Amino acid sequence: MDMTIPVNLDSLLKQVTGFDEFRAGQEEVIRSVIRGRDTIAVLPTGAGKSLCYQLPVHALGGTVLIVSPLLSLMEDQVAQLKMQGEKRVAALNSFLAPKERAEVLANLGSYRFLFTSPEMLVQPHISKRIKQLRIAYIVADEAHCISQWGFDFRPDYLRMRDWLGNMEDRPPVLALTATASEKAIRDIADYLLMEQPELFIHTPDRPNIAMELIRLSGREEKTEWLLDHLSQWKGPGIIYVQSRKRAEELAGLLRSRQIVAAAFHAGMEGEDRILVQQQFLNGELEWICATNAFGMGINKPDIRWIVHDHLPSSAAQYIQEIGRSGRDGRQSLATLLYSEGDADTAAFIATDDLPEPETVHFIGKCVAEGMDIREAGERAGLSETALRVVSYWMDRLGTEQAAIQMDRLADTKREEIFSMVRFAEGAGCLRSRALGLFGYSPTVRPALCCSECGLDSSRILIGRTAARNSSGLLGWRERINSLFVVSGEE
DNA sequence: CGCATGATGCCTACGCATCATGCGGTGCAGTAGT
Repeated sequence: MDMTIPVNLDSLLKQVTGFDEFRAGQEEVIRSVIRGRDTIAVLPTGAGKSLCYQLPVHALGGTVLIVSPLLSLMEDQVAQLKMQGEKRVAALNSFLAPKERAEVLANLGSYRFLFTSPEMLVQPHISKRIKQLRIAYIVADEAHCISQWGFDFRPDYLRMRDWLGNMEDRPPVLALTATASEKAIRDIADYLLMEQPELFIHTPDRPNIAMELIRLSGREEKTEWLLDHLSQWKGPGIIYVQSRKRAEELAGLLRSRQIVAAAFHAGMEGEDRILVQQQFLNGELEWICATNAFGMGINKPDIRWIVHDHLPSSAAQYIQEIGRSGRDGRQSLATLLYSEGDADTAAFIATDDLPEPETVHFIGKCVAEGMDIREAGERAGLSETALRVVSYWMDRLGTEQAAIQMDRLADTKREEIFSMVRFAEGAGCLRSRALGLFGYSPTVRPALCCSECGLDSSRILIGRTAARNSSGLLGWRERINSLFVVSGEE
Protein backbone atom coordinates (compact mmCIF):
# COMPACT_ATOMS: atom_id res chain seq x y z
CA MET A 1 0.00 0.00 0.00
CA ASP A 2 1.24 3.48 -0.87
CA MET A 3 1.99 5.32 2.35
CA THR A 4 1.70 8.77 0.80
CA ILE A 5 -2.01 8.25 0.22
CA PRO A 6 -4.17 8.59 3.34
CA VAL A 7 -5.21 5.14 4.40
CA ASN A 8 -8.85 4.33 3.89
CA LEU A 9 -9.50 2.58 7.16
CA ASP A 10 -13.03 1.47 6.35
CA SER A 11 -11.98 -0.47 3.30
CA LEU A 12 -8.97 -1.84 5.14
CA LEU A 13 -11.27 -3.02 7.93
CA LYS A 14 -13.59 -4.67 5.44
CA GLN A 15 -10.73 -6.26 3.55
CA VAL A 16 -8.96 -7.66 6.63
CA THR A 17 -11.84 -8.61 8.92
CA GLY A 18 -15.01 -8.46 6.82
CA PHE A 19 -16.54 -5.94 9.26
CA ASP A 20 -18.20 -2.74 8.01
CA GLU A 21 -17.77 -0.58 11.09
CA PHE A 22 -15.37 0.00 13.93
CA ARG A 23 -16.48 -0.36 17.50
CA ALA A 24 -16.27 2.66 19.77
CA GLY A 25 -12.70 3.71 20.51
CA GLN A 26 -10.92 1.55 17.96
CA GLU A 27 -10.52 3.86 15.01
CA GLU A 28 -8.74 6.71 16.81
CA VAL A 29 -6.21 4.29 18.29
CA ILE A 30 -5.53 2.70 14.91
CA ARG A 31 -5.06 6.11 13.25
CA SER A 32 -2.61 7.15 15.93
CA VAL A 33 -0.52 4.02 15.41
CA ILE A 34 -0.53 4.45 11.63
CA ARG A 35 0.62 8.05 12.08
CA GLY A 36 3.61 6.64 13.94
CA ARG A 37 2.69 8.03 17.35
CA ASP A 38 3.40 6.31 20.65
CA THR A 39 -0.06 5.45 21.90
CA ILE A 40 -1.67 4.41 25.16
CA ALA A 41 -5.16 3.00 24.83
CA VAL A 42 -7.21 2.19 27.89
CA LEU A 43 -10.21 0.23 26.69
CA PRO A 44 -12.46 -2.11 28.63
CA THR A 45 -11.82 -5.76 27.81
CA GLY A 46 -14.24 -6.89 25.18
CA ALA A 47 -14.06 -3.52 23.41
CA GLY A 48 -11.98 -5.13 20.67
CA LYS A 49 -8.46 -4.24 21.73
CA SER A 50 -6.89 -6.86 19.48
CA LEU A 51 -8.11 -5.14 16.34
CA CYS A 52 -6.18 -2.04 17.44
CA TYR A 53 -2.90 -3.84 17.01
CA GLN A 54 -3.98 -6.14 14.18
CA LEU A 55 -5.09 -3.59 11.62
CA PRO A 56 -2.30 -0.97 11.33
CA VAL A 57 0.30 -3.47 10.13
CA HIS A 58 -1.76 -4.07 7.01
CA ALA A 59 -1.26 -0.43 6.13
CA LEU A 60 2.36 -0.17 7.26
CA GLY A 61 3.92 -3.51 6.30
CA GLY A 62 6.67 -5.22 8.30
CA THR A 63 6.30 -7.10 11.56
CA VAL A 64 4.30 -6.27 14.68
CA LEU A 65 6.02 -7.34 17.86
CA ILE A 66 3.51 -8.07 20.60
CA VAL A 67 4.77 -8.41 24.16
CA SER A 68 2.29 -10.39 26.20
CA PRO A 69 2.29 -11.33 29.90
CA LEU A 70 0.90 -14.86 29.69
CA LEU A 71 1.66 -17.82 27.48
CA SER A 72 -2.03 -18.70 27.45
CA LEU A 73 -2.86 -15.26 26.11
CA MET A 74 -0.32 -15.62 23.32
CA GLU A 75 -1.67 -19.01 22.37
CA ASP A 76 -5.23 -17.65 22.30
CA GLN A 77 -4.29 -14.76 20.09
CA VAL A 78 -2.22 -16.85 17.70
CA ALA A 79 -5.13 -19.25 17.38
CA GLN A 80 -7.55 -16.39 16.81
CA LEU A 81 -5.41 -14.88 14.06
CA LYS A 82 -4.97 -18.25 12.39
CA MET A 83 -8.70 -18.74 12.49
CA GLN A 84 -9.06 -15.42 10.67
CA GLY A 85 -6.84 -16.86 7.93
CA GLU A 86 -3.59 -15.16 8.96
CA LYS A 87 -0.68 -17.51 8.29
CA ARG A 88 2.23 -15.22 9.10
CA VAL A 89 1.90 -15.45 12.86
CA ALA A 90 4.01 -17.06 15.56
CA ALA A 91 4.67 -17.00 19.30
CA LEU A 92 8.25 -17.17 20.51
CA ASN A 93 8.23 -18.56 24.05
CA SER A 94 9.23 -21.46 26.28
CA PHE A 95 6.11 -23.34 25.32
CA LEU A 96 7.81 -24.24 22.04
CA ALA A 97 9.74 -27.46 21.63
CA PRO A 98 13.42 -26.76 20.82
CA LYS A 99 12.83 -27.76 17.21
CA GLU A 100 9.83 -25.45 16.78
CA ARG A 101 11.71 -22.66 18.43
CA ALA A 102 14.65 -23.00 16.05
CA GLU A 103 12.19 -22.90 13.18
CA VAL A 104 10.51 -19.73 14.41
CA LEU A 105 13.91 -18.08 14.92
CA ALA A 106 15.03 -19.09 11.44
CA ASN A 107 11.92 -17.53 9.88
CA LEU A 108 11.56 -14.45 12.08
CA GLY A 109 11.44 -12.03 9.17
CA SER A 110 8.53 -13.80 7.53
CA TYR A 111 5.99 -13.12 10.28
CA ARG A 112 3.49 -10.32 10.27
CA PHE A 113 2.61 -10.96 13.94
CA LEU A 114 5.25 -12.07 16.40
CA PHE A 115 4.25 -12.65 20.03
CA THR A 116 6.73 -12.96 22.86
CA SER A 117 7.20 -12.50 26.61
CA PRO A 118 9.27 -9.73 28.19
CA GLU A 119 11.64 -12.39 29.60
CA MET A 120 12.30 -13.86 26.17
CA LEU A 121 12.53 -10.47 24.54
CA VAL A 122 15.37 -9.11 26.66
CA GLN A 123 17.60 -12.17 26.35
CA PRO A 124 20.62 -10.95 24.37
CA HIS A 125 20.64 -13.60 21.65
CA ILE A 126 16.90 -13.24 21.02
CA SER A 127 17.00 -9.48 21.28
CA LYS A 128 19.72 -9.27 18.67
CA ARG A 129 17.66 -11.25 16.18
CA ILE A 130 14.48 -9.31 16.84
CA LYS A 131 16.18 -5.98 16.43
CA GLN A 132 17.24 -6.96 12.91
CA LEU A 133 13.59 -7.18 11.85
CA ARG A 134 11.68 -4.42 10.17
CA ILE A 135 9.33 -3.76 13.06
CA ALA A 136 6.31 -1.65 12.15
CA TYR A 137 5.41 -1.05 15.80
CA ILE A 138 5.69 -2.70 19.19
CA VAL A 139 2.64 -3.60 21.23
CA ALA A 140 2.53 -4.02 25.00
CA ASP A 141 -0.58 -6.07 25.59
CA GLU A 142 -2.09 -5.86 29.12
CA ALA A 143 0.40 -3.06 29.66
CA HIS A 144 -0.59 -2.46 33.29
CA CYS A 145 1.57 -5.52 34.05
CA ILE A 146 4.56 -3.21 33.73
CA SER A 147 3.27 -1.31 36.71
CA GLN A 148 1.72 -4.21 38.57
CA TRP A 149 4.47 -6.80 38.14
CA GLY A 150 7.57 -5.03 36.90
CA PHE A 151 8.88 -3.63 40.17
CA ASP A 152 8.80 -6.65 42.43
CA PHE A 153 7.84 -9.72 40.45
CA ARG A 154 8.84 -9.74 36.80
CA PRO A 155 11.63 -7.19 36.44
CA ASP A 156 12.14 -8.00 32.78
CA TYR A 157 9.09 -5.81 32.24
CA LEU A 158 11.21 -2.89 33.42
CA ARG A 159 14.20 -4.03 31.36
CA MET A 160 12.13 -3.25 28.28
CA ARG A 161 13.04 0.36 28.93
CA ASP A 162 16.73 -0.21 28.22
CA TRP A 163 15.86 -2.63 25.47
CA LEU A 164 13.92 0.09 23.67
CA GLY A 165 16.54 2.71 24.50
CA ASN A 166 19.25 0.67 22.82
CA MET A 167 17.38 0.48 19.53
CA GLU A 168 18.85 2.53 16.75
CA ASP A 169 15.54 3.48 15.25
CA ARG A 170 12.86 2.71 17.80
CA PRO A 171 9.49 1.96 16.22
CA PRO A 172 6.33 3.44 17.74
CA VAL A 173 4.91 1.67 20.76
CA LEU A 174 1.26 0.90 21.41
CA ALA A 175 0.22 0.06 24.98
CA LEU A 176 -3.12 -1.62 25.51
CA THR A 177 -4.79 -2.11 28.88
CA ALA A 178 -8.06 -1.80 30.74
CA THR A 179 -6.49 -0.26 33.85
CA ALA A 180 -6.53 3.50 33.99
CA SER A 181 -4.83 4.33 37.28
CA GLU A 182 -2.50 7.31 37.11
CA LYS A 183 0.40 5.22 38.36
CA ALA A 184 -0.17 2.59 35.69
CA ILE A 185 -0.26 5.19 32.92
CA ARG A 186 2.83 6.93 34.23
CA ASP A 187 4.78 3.66 34.52
CA ILE A 188 3.71 2.57 31.04
CA ALA A 189 4.84 5.81 29.43
CA ASP A 190 8.07 5.80 31.42
CA TYR A 191 9.18 2.20 31.00
CA LEU A 192 8.14 1.97 27.36
CA LEU A 193 10.18 5.10 26.77
CA MET A 194 7.26 6.85 25.13
CA GLU A 195 7.57 10.32 23.69
CA GLN A 196 4.50 12.48 24.14
CA PRO A 197 2.17 9.52 23.76
CA GLU A 198 -1.34 9.90 22.44
CA LEU A 199 -3.66 8.94 25.28
CA PHE A 200 -7.03 7.37 24.68
CA ILE A 201 -8.39 6.79 28.13
CA HIS A 202 -11.92 5.77 28.89
CA THR A 203 -13.34 6.24 32.34
CA PRO A 204 -13.16 3.18 34.58
CA ASP A 205 -16.72 3.92 35.75
CA ARG A 206 -19.13 1.07 35.10
CA PRO A 207 -22.63 2.24 36.03
CA ASN A 208 -24.12 -1.22 35.51
CA ILE A 209 -21.99 -2.67 38.32
CA ALA A 210 -23.63 -2.00 41.68
CA MET A 211 -21.26 -2.02 44.61
CA GLU A 212 -21.76 -3.48 48.04
CA LEU A 213 -19.63 -3.47 51.17
CA ILE A 214 -20.41 -5.96 53.92
CA ARG A 215 -18.59 -5.70 57.23
CA LEU A 216 -18.15 -9.04 58.98
CA SER A 217 -16.20 -10.22 62.00
CA GLY A 218 -13.84 -12.62 60.25
CA ARG A 219 -13.30 -15.69 58.21
CA GLU A 220 -16.03 -17.77 59.78
CA GLU A 221 -18.71 -15.14 59.33
CA LYS A 222 -17.59 -14.65 55.74
CA THR A 223 -17.98 -18.36 55.06
CA GLU A 224 -21.48 -18.29 56.57
CA TRP A 225 -22.42 -15.21 54.59
CA LEU A 226 -21.19 -16.78 51.35
CA LEU A 227 -22.98 -20.08 51.84
CA ASP A 228 -26.15 -18.34 52.88
CA HIS A 229 -26.23 -15.85 50.01
CA LEU A 230 -24.95 -18.12 47.30
CA SER A 231 -27.54 -20.78 48.03
CA GLN A 232 -30.16 -18.08 47.73
CA TRP A 233 -28.94 -16.17 44.69
CA LYS A 234 -27.46 -17.16 41.35
CA GLY A 235 -24.19 -16.36 39.60
CA PRO A 236 -22.33 -16.81 37.41
CA GLY A 237 -19.61 -15.21 39.42
CA ILE A 238 -16.11 -15.14 40.80
CA ILE A 239 -15.10 -15.21 44.45
CA TYR A 240 -11.66 -13.70 44.86
CA VAL A 241 -9.77 -15.10 47.84
CA GLN A 242 -6.41 -14.53 49.50
CA SER A 243 -4.99 -18.04 49.41
CA ARG A 244 -5.05 -21.21 47.34
CA LYS A 245 -6.26 -23.18 50.32
CA ARG A 246 -9.21 -20.88 50.84
CA ALA A 247 -10.10 -21.22 47.14
CA GLU A 248 -10.25 -25.01 47.51
CA GLU A 249 -12.13 -24.78 50.78
CA LEU A 250 -14.87 -22.51 49.45
CA ALA A 251 -15.26 -24.44 46.21
CA GLY A 252 -15.70 -27.63 48.24
CA LEU A 253 -18.27 -26.05 50.55
CA LEU A 254 -20.29 -24.72 47.65
CA ARG A 255 -20.24 -28.09 45.89
CA SER A 256 -21.47 -29.72 49.08
CA ARG A 257 -24.48 -27.39 48.79
CA GLN A 258 -25.10 -28.51 45.20
CA ILE A 259 -23.68 -25.29 43.80
CA VAL A 260 -21.49 -25.94 40.77
CA ALA A 261 -18.15 -24.41 41.72
CA ALA A 262 -14.43 -24.96 41.19
CA ALA A 263 -11.20 -23.50 42.47
CA PHE A 264 -8.64 -21.73 40.33
CA HIS A 265 -5.11 -20.86 41.41
CA ALA A 266 -1.52 -21.07 40.27
CA GLY A 267 -0.87 -24.23 42.27
CA MET A 268 -3.08 -26.23 39.92
CA GLU A 269 -1.93 -28.22 36.91
CA GLY A 270 -2.11 -26.34 33.64
CA GLU A 271 -4.65 -28.80 32.27
CA ASP A 272 -6.98 -28.33 35.21
CA ARG A 273 -6.75 -24.58 34.93
CA ILE A 274 -7.69 -24.72 31.26
CA LEU A 275 -10.56 -27.10 31.99
CA VAL A 276 -12.00 -24.95 34.79
CA GLN A 277 -11.69 -21.80 32.71
CA GLN A 278 -13.36 -23.48 29.74
CA GLN A 279 -16.22 -24.82 31.82
CA PHE A 280 -16.81 -21.38 33.29
CA LEU A 281 -16.82 -19.76 29.84
CA ASN A 282 -19.25 -22.41 28.59
CA GLY A 283 -21.64 -21.78 31.46
CA GLU A 284 -21.07 -25.25 32.92
CA LEU A 285 -19.64 -23.81 36.11
CA GLU A 286 -21.48 -21.26 38.19
CA TRP A 287 -18.73 -20.09 40.56
CA ILE A 288 -14.99 -19.83 40.39
CA CYS A 289 -13.17 -19.48 43.70
CA ALA A 290 -9.91 -17.93 42.66
CA THR A 291 -6.75 -16.20 43.73
CA ASN A 292 -5.66 -13.24 41.64
CA ALA A 293 -4.34 -15.77 39.10
CA PHE A 294 -7.77 -15.79 37.48
CA GLY A 295 -9.05 -13.17 35.13
CA MET A 296 -6.59 -11.75 32.67
CA GLY A 297 -7.69 -12.52 29.13
CA ILE A 298 -11.01 -13.96 30.30
CA ASN A 299 -13.81 -12.54 28.27
CA LYS A 300 -17.09 -13.85 29.57
CA PRO A 301 -19.79 -11.27 28.96
CA ASP A 302 -22.39 -12.47 31.46
CA ILE A 303 -20.54 -12.59 34.78
CA ARG A 304 -23.17 -11.19 37.16
CA TRP A 305 -21.44 -11.11 40.50
CA ILE A 306 -17.92 -10.63 41.85
CA VAL A 307 -17.38 -11.29 45.54
CA HIS A 308 -14.19 -10.40 47.37
CA ASP A 309 -13.56 -12.66 50.33
CA HIS A 310 -10.35 -10.73 51.05
CA LEU A 311 -9.08 -7.18 50.75
CA PRO A 312 -7.58 -6.56 47.28
CA SER A 313 -4.01 -5.31 47.40
CA SER A 314 -4.67 -2.11 45.46
CA ALA A 315 -7.45 0.00 44.02
CA ALA A 316 -6.24 -0.85 40.50
CA GLN A 317 -6.47 -4.55 41.29
CA TYR A 318 -9.94 -4.11 42.82
CA ILE A 319 -11.35 -2.12 39.91
CA GLN A 320 -9.87 -4.55 37.45
CA GLU A 321 -11.40 -7.54 39.22
CA ILE A 322 -14.89 -6.12 39.68
CA GLY A 323 -14.74 -4.88 36.07
CA ARG A 324 -14.84 -8.48 34.92
CA SER A 325 -18.57 -8.53 35.62
CA GLY A 326 -21.31 -7.18 33.42
CA ARG A 327 -19.39 -6.84 30.16
CA ASP A 328 -22.69 -7.41 28.39
CA GLY A 329 -23.87 -4.13 29.90
CA ARG A 330 -26.50 -5.80 32.05
CA GLN A 331 -26.91 -5.17 35.75
CA SER A 332 -24.23 -6.81 37.89
CA LEU A 333 -23.00 -6.70 41.45
CA ALA A 334 -19.64 -6.41 43.20
CA THR A 335 -19.56 -7.38 46.87
CA LEU A 336 -16.62 -6.72 49.15
CA LEU A 337 -16.60 -8.73 52.36
CA TYR A 338 -14.45 -6.81 54.81
CA SER A 339 -13.25 -7.52 58.28
CA GLU A 340 -10.73 -5.77 60.46
CA GLY A 341 -7.38 -7.45 60.18
CA ASP A 342 -7.76 -8.23 56.47
CA ALA A 343 -5.23 -5.53 55.75
CA ASP A 344 -2.56 -7.14 57.92
CA THR A 345 -2.73 -10.39 56.00
CA ALA A 346 -2.78 -8.53 52.68
CA ALA A 347 0.23 -6.45 53.69
CA PHE A 348 2.13 -9.49 54.86
CA ILE A 349 1.60 -11.35 51.61
CA ALA A 350 2.40 -8.33 49.49
CA THR A 351 5.68 -7.58 51.20
CA ASP A 352 6.80 -10.97 52.53
CA ASP A 353 8.91 -11.87 49.51
CA LEU A 354 10.64 -8.49 49.33
CA PRO A 355 14.12 -8.72 50.82
CA GLU A 356 15.18 -6.61 53.78
CA PRO A 357 17.73 -3.87 53.08
CA GLU A 358 20.27 -5.79 55.22
CA THR A 359 19.84 -8.79 52.91
CA VAL A 360 20.63 -6.61 49.91
CA HIS A 361 23.76 -5.35 51.67
CA PHE A 362 24.76 -8.92 52.45
CA ILE A 363 24.37 -9.93 48.81
CA GLY A 364 26.25 -6.86 47.66
CA LYS A 365 29.11 -7.77 49.97
CA CYS A 366 29.20 -11.39 48.79
CA VAL A 367 29.22 -10.36 45.15
CA ALA A 368 31.96 -7.79 45.79
CA GLU A 369 34.02 -10.62 47.26
CA GLY A 370 33.62 -12.54 44.04
CA MET A 371 30.76 -14.86 44.96
CA ASP A 372 28.23 -15.85 42.32
CA ILE A 373 25.02 -13.90 42.88
CA ARG A 374 22.93 -17.06 42.78
CA GLU A 375 25.04 -18.53 45.55
CA ALA A 376 24.73 -15.30 47.53
CA GLY A 377 20.97 -15.31 47.07
CA GLU A 378 20.73 -18.88 48.30
CA ARG A 379 22.80 -18.13 51.38
CA ALA A 380 20.57 -15.16 52.13
CA GLY A 381 17.57 -17.47 51.85
CA LEU A 382 15.95 -15.58 48.99
CA SER A 383 13.38 -17.09 46.66
CA GLU A 384 14.22 -17.17 42.97
CA THR A 385 11.79 -14.35 42.35
CA ALA A 386 13.24 -12.22 45.11
CA LEU A 387 16.75 -12.76 43.80
CA ARG A 388 15.72 -11.76 40.29
CA VAL A 389 14.14 -8.60 41.64
CA VAL A 390 17.14 -7.72 43.79
CA SER A 391 19.53 -8.34 40.99
CA TYR A 392 17.60 -6.05 38.67
CA TRP A 393 17.73 -3.19 41.17
CA MET A 394 21.37 -3.81 42.07
CA ASP A 395 22.35 -3.69 38.39
CA ARG A 396 20.42 -0.53 37.92
CA LEU A 397 21.05 1.39 41.13
CA GLY A 398 23.95 -0.26 42.92
CA THR A 399 23.74 -2.04 46.27
CA GLU A 400 23.18 0.98 48.48
CA GLN A 401 20.27 2.39 46.48
CA ALA A 402 18.83 -1.05 45.77
CA ALA A 403 18.55 -1.63 49.52
CA ILE A 404 16.68 1.64 49.91
CA GLN A 405 14.51 0.72 46.95
CA MET A 406 13.34 -2.48 48.73
CA ASP A 407 11.98 -0.38 51.58
CA ARG A 408 10.35 1.99 49.13
CA LEU A 409 8.63 -0.84 47.26
CA ALA A 410 7.31 -2.28 50.53
CA ASP A 411 6.06 1.17 51.55
CA THR A 412 4.28 1.60 48.23
CA LYS A 413 2.58 -1.77 48.66
CA ARG A 414 1.48 -0.92 52.19
CA GLU A 415 0.19 2.46 51.07
CA GLU A 416 -1.87 0.85 48.32
CA ILE A 417 -3.37 -1.55 50.83
CA PHE A 418 -4.01 1.30 53.25
CA SER A 419 -5.94 3.15 50.55
CA MET A 420 -8.16 0.06 50.34
CA VAL A 421 -8.59 0.11 54.13
CA ARG A 422 -9.72 3.73 53.97
CA PHE A 423 -12.11 2.70 51.22
CA ALA A 424 -13.55 -0.15 53.29
CA GLU A 425 -13.74 1.75 56.57
CA GLY A 426 -14.80 5.13 55.24
CA ALA A 427 -18.29 6.48 54.72
CA GLY A 428 -20.08 7.80 51.66
CA CYS A 429 -20.89 6.56 48.17
CA LEU A 430 -18.64 3.59 47.34
CA ARG A 431 -18.65 4.35 43.64
CA SER A 432 -17.50 7.93 44.13
CA ARG A 433 -14.79 6.88 46.55
CA ALA A 434 -13.54 3.94 44.44
CA LEU A 435 -13.30 6.14 41.36
CA GLY A 436 -11.77 8.88 43.47
CA LEU A 437 -8.81 6.59 44.14
CA PHE A 438 -8.10 6.94 40.41
CA GLY A 439 -8.82 10.62 40.14
CA TYR A 440 -12.20 10.07 38.48
CA SER A 441 -15.79 10.86 39.42
CA PRO A 442 -18.90 8.89 38.56
CA THR A 443 -20.26 9.69 35.11
CA VAL A 444 -23.86 9.20 36.22
CA ARG A 445 -25.53 8.29 39.48
CA PRO A 446 -27.20 4.98 38.72
CA ALA A 447 -30.43 4.09 40.52
CA LEU A 448 -28.76 0.92 41.79
CA CYS A 449 -25.53 2.52 42.98
CA CYS A 450 -24.04 1.03 46.13
CA SER A 451 -24.76 -0.11 49.66
CA GLU A 452 -23.93 3.36 51.00
CA CYS A 453 -26.54 4.83 48.65
CA GLY A 454 -29.22 2.45 49.91
CA LEU A 455 -28.79 -0.41 47.49
CA ASP A 456 -30.95 -3.46 48.06
CA SER A 457 -28.99 -6.20 46.32
CA SER A 458 -31.95 -8.55 46.27
CA ARG A 459 -33.38 -6.26 43.60
CA ILE A 460 -30.42 -7.16 41.37
CA LEU A 461 -29.76 -10.79 42.11
CA ILE A 462 -31.72 -13.61 40.62
CA GLY A 463 -33.21 -16.12 43.04
CA ARG A 464 -31.90 -19.64 42.83
CA THR A 465 -35.37 -21.15 43.20
CA ALA A 466 -36.03 -20.20 39.59
CA ALA A 467 -33.42 -22.75 38.56
CA ARG A 468 -35.00 -25.58 40.49
CA ASN A 469 -37.70 -27.90 39.33
CA SER A 470 -41.02 -28.23 41.09
CA SER A 471 -39.69 -30.66 43.71
CA GLY A 472 -37.12 -28.08 44.77
CA LEU A 473 -34.17 -30.13 43.52
CA LEU A 474 -31.56 -29.10 41.01
CA GLY A 475 -32.10 -30.15 37.42
CA TRP A 476 -30.32 -33.30 36.20
CA ARG A 477 -27.90 -31.30 34.11
CA GLU A 478 -26.64 -29.27 37.03
CA ARG A 479 -26.32 -32.35 39.20
CA ILE A 480 -24.29 -34.21 36.60
CA ASN A 481 -22.08 -31.20 36.04
CA SER A 482 -21.36 -30.94 39.72
CA LEU A 483 -20.13 -34.51 39.69
CA PHE A 484 -17.81 -33.88 36.77
CA VAL A 485 -16.40 -30.74 38.27
CA VAL A 486 -15.39 -32.58 41.41
CA SER A 487 -13.45 -35.20 39.50
CA GLY A 488 -11.81 -32.58 37.28
CA GLU A 489 -11.87 -34.97 34.32
CA GLU A 490 -13.57 -35.00 30.99
C1' DC B 1 1.73 -10.57 61.31
C1' DG B 2 -2.47 -13.33 62.38
C1' DC B 3 -4.94 -17.27 61.98
C1' DA B 4 -5.71 -22.39 61.94
C1' DT B 5 -4.21 -26.65 63.25
C1' DG B 6 -1.90 -29.98 66.00
C1' DA B 7 0.57 -31.34 70.16
C1' DT B 8 1.14 -31.10 74.97
C1' DG B 9 -0.14 -30.70 79.77
C1' DC B 10 -3.16 -31.72 83.06
C1' DC B 11 -3.23 -36.23 85.98
C1' DT B 12 -5.82 -40.80 85.04
C1' DA B 13 -10.94 -39.24 81.85
C1' DC B 14 -12.41 -35.75 79.82
C1' DG B 15 -12.19 -31.71 77.73
C1' DC B 16 -10.11 -27.47 78.16
C1' DA B 17 -6.16 -24.25 78.23
C1' DT B 18 -1.70 -23.35 76.54
C1' DC B 19 2.03 -23.60 73.59
C1' DA B 20 4.34 -24.79 69.09
C1' DT B 21 4.24 -25.04 64.34
C1' DG B 22 2.77 -24.09 59.73
C1' DC B 23 0.97 -21.30 56.37
C1' DG B 24 0.04 -17.26 53.35
C1' DG B 25 -0.15 -14.36 45.30
C1' DT B 26 0.83 -13.17 40.74
C1' DG B 27 4.74 -16.18 35.66
C1' DC B 28 8.28 -16.39 32.83
C1' DA B 29 12.45 -19.46 31.41
C1' DG B 30 15.46 -23.39 31.45
C1' DT B 31 17.12 -27.43 33.50
C1' DA B 32 17.10 -31.80 35.84
C1' DG B 33 15.49 -36.01 35.99
C1' DT B 34 11.57 -39.27 35.16
